[in-house]
Formats: sequence, structure tokens, C-alpha cells
Amino acid sequence: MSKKGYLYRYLLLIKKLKMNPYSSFEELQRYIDQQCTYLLLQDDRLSMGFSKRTLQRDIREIRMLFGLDIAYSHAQRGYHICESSAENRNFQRMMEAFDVFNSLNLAQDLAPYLHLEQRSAQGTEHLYSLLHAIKNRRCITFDYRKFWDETLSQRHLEPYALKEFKSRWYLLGKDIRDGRIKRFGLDRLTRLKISENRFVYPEDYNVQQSQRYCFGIMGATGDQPQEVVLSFVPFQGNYIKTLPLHPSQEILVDTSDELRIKLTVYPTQDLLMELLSYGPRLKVLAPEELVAQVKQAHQEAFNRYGI
DNA sequence: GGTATAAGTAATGAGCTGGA
DNA sequence: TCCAGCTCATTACTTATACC
Repeated sequence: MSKKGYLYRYLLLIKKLKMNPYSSFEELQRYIDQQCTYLLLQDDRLSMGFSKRTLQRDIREIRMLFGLDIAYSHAQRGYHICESSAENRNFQRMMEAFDVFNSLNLAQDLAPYLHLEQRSAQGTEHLYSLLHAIKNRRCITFDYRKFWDETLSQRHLEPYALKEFKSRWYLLGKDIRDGRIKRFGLDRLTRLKISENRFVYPEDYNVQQSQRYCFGIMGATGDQPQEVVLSFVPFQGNYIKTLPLHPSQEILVDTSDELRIKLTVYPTQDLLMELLSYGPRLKVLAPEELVAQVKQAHQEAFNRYGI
């Protein structure tokens, strides 16, 4: 089966268990078959059903690739997504992306009714190959052009995970040259090759844990995560309540005058840029260093107008 | 350049055992 | 009784090579 085929099956399994928790093996098998017919998938092997043994392997791979735990309940006589996983925001986001993908697949003749955002290539053509390399523990090589540097450099990497931030995809992995875990934007990556060399996935590496206090793509700065307190005007606060800035977001005050929230994150440049984008609709209350940085940036912007 | 074939690799299923 | 997890054999797919 193609790489696309089995990844598709993983996502269909997750979707079925999300809609109908405690589905039996036979129900899962029937659903995959129906969806393949409905979506007119060309992969014959995918539409031929699959065995229990394959389902067991899929559950293991889904746990590894997506961080979702699927278990069998003897009491309910069916498979289900464990509660802690079902609340995972990444899981929700992934399923939304899957739905969009399916809809666009079906809507190829409906171009007159779709108005898509015009933007440059995001490097998503590498997603399948990279997921395949991560799943099969294969080292990769590619050419990379840094955002601030036009020269190309060849990289040798142990790929560990993929991360999305602001509609862009990033690869997380260990640079074999210096042993450090780094991030690479997929849109700046070319000549990707999956090598024959295998690597051992580090037991102590957990992508959810490593990104827990990160805002954006930049990793831990070496500092401890800080408590960032932000005060939004009510209008902006409504957006922030429906689209939280970070999984750690807690509401401290919610009145007709302000929405005050607390985040626990590393104070990165990505965070600063995000806070500045809210302009006068946001006041940073803590920590002091971040307040000073935001003040300085606004002052410099003010000075540029020569007022 | 296109096609046929071989070899290597990945995905899968069958059958078995252990455990809840 | 049924599921999880293991080994091993089979099948499908991919890639390289030879030939026309």
C-alpha cells in the first residue's frame, strides 16, 4: 500500500472512533470500506479491508505518530480514544485538516464556489515522505536555506516530529552533525532524500512534552517557562476566548472592561511578535522584562512616524 | 525513451501464546 | 472468551538494470 494509503487509514480510524466511541473491530472495518468507496479511493488494498493484526499495528503507530492512545474496553466491547488524548488540541486540529482535505478532494469540480487564500508553497509536499521517515526510523538528508541567509547547506537529520504554526509546517529532529535538536521550515527545504540508515528513536523524547511551554516554533531558550499575564480589551477578548493563544491559557478576569489571561510559556521572539500584533488592544502586565520589551517596540514604532 | 524483469523492502495476514 | 503481541510467510510495491 502507498504511504498515502495507510496514513489515510490511520485518520479514518481516528475519525470513526471520535464519532462513535466503543466501535468493534467489525464496525471499524466496515467504516473504512464505506469511506474508501465514498471517497473513490484508488488504493485497492485499502478498500479490501484489513485484519485485526493490522488494526493492532495501526493503534501502535497512531500512538507514536499522533500521540493518541486508543484502547479496547471489555465493558463496552469496543475500541475508544482515551480521554486524555481526545482533549488534545493537536488531535482536534488534525481532524479539521483531514476534513478540509477530504472536502477539497471531492470539490475539484467546484472551483467557482471556492475562494482560497493566495500564498506561496508551504513545503507540504514533503509531509508524506517525512511522516514515512519518522515512522520507519529513517535518517534523512536535504538542502536547507535559512530565512536570513541565501546560501544552501546540506543537512543530515534524525527526524522526530512535525509541527504546525501559523499555517506553516516545521520539522523537528536531531542534527547528526552536532547532536542538537533543531527545527526546519518545510517551505525552505529542498532535495529531500530518505536514507537507508536507520536511527533509534530516543525513549526520553516526547514531542508534546518538549513543546509544552513553547509558543511558536522557537524552542526552549534555556530559561524557565514564565507566567505571562495579558489584559485584552473586551472585543479582542472574545476572539481570545474562542481561539486561545496557548494550551496553558487560563482566564483570570472576564468583565465588561477587560479579559485578563495567564500563559505559561518561554519568552521567545515569536511570543513578542504575536503580542505586538495586537497593538492597542492588548496590555502586557507581567513579567517585567516582557513589559519593557513591548513598551520599547511600541516606542520605536511611534518614533518612526517622527511625531 | 519505453518496457520487462529481478531484487530488495514494506505492509499485511495467519497462527500461536499469554493474560485479563 | 477475546484481545494484545509475537514470529514468520506471503503479497504488493518500489527501484535498479537490461534490453529493444
